[in-house]
Amino acid sequence: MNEIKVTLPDGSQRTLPEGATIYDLAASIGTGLAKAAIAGKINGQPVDTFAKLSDGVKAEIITEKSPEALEIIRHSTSHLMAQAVKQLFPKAKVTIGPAIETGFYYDFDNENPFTPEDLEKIEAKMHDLAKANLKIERKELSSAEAIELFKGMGEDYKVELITDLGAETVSLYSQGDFVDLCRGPHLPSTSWCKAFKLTSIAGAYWRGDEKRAMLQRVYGTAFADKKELEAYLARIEEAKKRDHRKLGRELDLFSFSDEVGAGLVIWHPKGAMLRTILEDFERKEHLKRGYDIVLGPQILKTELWQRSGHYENYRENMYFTTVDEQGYGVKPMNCLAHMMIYKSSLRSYRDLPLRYFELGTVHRHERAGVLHGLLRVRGFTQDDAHILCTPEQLDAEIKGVLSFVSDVMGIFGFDYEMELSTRPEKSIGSDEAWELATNALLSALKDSGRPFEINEGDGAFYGPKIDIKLRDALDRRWQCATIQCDFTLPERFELTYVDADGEKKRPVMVHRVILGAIERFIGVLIEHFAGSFPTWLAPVQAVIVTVTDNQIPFAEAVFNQLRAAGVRVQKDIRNEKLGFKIREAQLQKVPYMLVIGDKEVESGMVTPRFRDGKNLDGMTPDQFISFIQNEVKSYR
RNA sequence: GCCCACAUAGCUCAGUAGGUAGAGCACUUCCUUGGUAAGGAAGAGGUCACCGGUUCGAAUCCGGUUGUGGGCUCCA
Repeated sequence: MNEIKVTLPDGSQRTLPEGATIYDLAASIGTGLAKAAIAGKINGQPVDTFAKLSDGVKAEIITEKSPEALEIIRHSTSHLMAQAVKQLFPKAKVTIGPAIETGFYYDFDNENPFTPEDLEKIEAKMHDLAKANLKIERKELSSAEAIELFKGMGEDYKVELITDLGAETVSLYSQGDFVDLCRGPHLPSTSWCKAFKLTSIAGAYWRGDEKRAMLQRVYGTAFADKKELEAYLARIEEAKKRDHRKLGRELDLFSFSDEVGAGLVIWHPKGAMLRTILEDFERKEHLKRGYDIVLGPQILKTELWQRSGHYENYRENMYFTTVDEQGYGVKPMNCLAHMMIYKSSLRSYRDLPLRYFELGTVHRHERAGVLHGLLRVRGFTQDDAHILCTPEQLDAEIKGVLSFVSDVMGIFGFDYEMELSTRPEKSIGSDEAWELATNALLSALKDSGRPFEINEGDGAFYGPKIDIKLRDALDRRWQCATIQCDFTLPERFELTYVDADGEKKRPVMVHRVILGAIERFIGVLIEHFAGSFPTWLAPVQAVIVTVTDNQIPFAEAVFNQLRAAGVRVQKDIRNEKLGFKIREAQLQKVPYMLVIGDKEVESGMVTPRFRDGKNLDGMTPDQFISFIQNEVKSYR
């Protein structure tokens, strides 16, 4: 019999008989490994354990501990779920069921939507099927044969998928009575699905297209073992405690009211304080970087929105009103006024770059189903700026914005993800302009030294963009900062500058936000800090708590002194026990509690207690003021 | 906008054979003056989201509207 040689990840070689599989390779290394093998890799490609090896390949065994394992486990669990659904609901049609970051899902076309009780039944059936330890097998068929097969089963969606694939052959995976179109790889058998849970039901359009059928999507999650599953579920429970909607109410930061309207935030004193702190911070940081603060009106004439193209492209998201027979549009973006400021006088190349910054409040009629706490609202304030510069300056301007983002996110302690979106099919602007802008964005990204992804064809029709995303408590990504090049507005508004050669030229425009929307940023911020804001951001930095009524006069004096010095201080001089007041301040996540008893009155000092329970040494009110000011100065 | 679920006191929630509402916390008053996460007592508080229907009678059943939650699509 002929032999083959395969190379292992550590570089060593093994000789195996011809026709040997990944499983055979594992067995040749050790029985333990053979037992643990759930899949393998050949030349870096994930494959099943029964995949045949050929001479000269690089091979690798995937066990539950491998980084690739989770995806395979989840994908196989989604097949297990589909099998269970088909057994319980034979009329349900299967569509697609991939592994995702938090688990897996599978979309079904069922005549009735699934109920929560159905979910329990499906999960129970999955356990049965897992216990039955059905072997998972792979088969290759020609596309024509596969189409026949799925047609015979009435699985129209699979037929469509195979047709669209347009491949010679496709692979099918089967387990017991269930067959599915799939690239694989999969677990060796269903008993490897050991730890899973179905989490929710949702509607989802077939192929993500809202014009097509609404399918029933069942979400679930799966892990290599029960412990990991339980740890994950516990983590989700913990994350729910950090939900900004819950903390927003508990910390009395903001509320919504159906009498006011969906997606419209009502900022309570503490929330408004937090906002004000952020806005002050922003003004300062923008001024430091050569931005000019500007302000535009809330409503602008409809004709202007027609000229900008918003009326044509964005009308359904806008609010309009008519006064004295004149139509006005409530601004959904801040760019128009900035254009008008630029146009208000003749510009020289010597004036550029111009950087107009506005904390601009905008209103967008977002579709009802997308609203989500502070993270998706209908009225919000952007830290918006429009940079107008010469083409030669574009590169440096974008780099400047990216380093601005990096500085600011560093101060808040955020990790973020960056994406470059390039020219879509439907777009305006010359090839040269797109190239110039895309290269400027790309070079700035490379220069930043951070990883980034490229979304081909995902840019706006008017220019390429960089999106920066933060994650909420449940790891959902939210776009915050964005940097977009725009070729339309300078054209439509005929912006020009006089260049050194005396010629009028078109400036380049960059639209950018750093925090994005203040509302959204605060939402993420609340979850990031779980409501325990650092002193510089905390709406209330210190609470004075008296031990008995005897200390009230001193407490009042300290309170006045701190407040006059700009410390955000509150006093709790209620007739309650110290423990009660401490508890309340603690639940409000106030950084410092200043305990005042007879001891403090006598010494003229306060005893600060940090919210983690640690007491600092007693200090005079003056010392405490400089202590706090120091923290604020260094963004702690 | 689409699919599903939900809406009871300021908050968290009971109220599952239709018979005009309950608890804990918070709130008010009184007692208590107590040194680091809940002292005690009494009281007040709801047209059960809104509109309509079925019924002798609706928080409860049905329809619509508004709002909320989880997704999809869209997006800061």
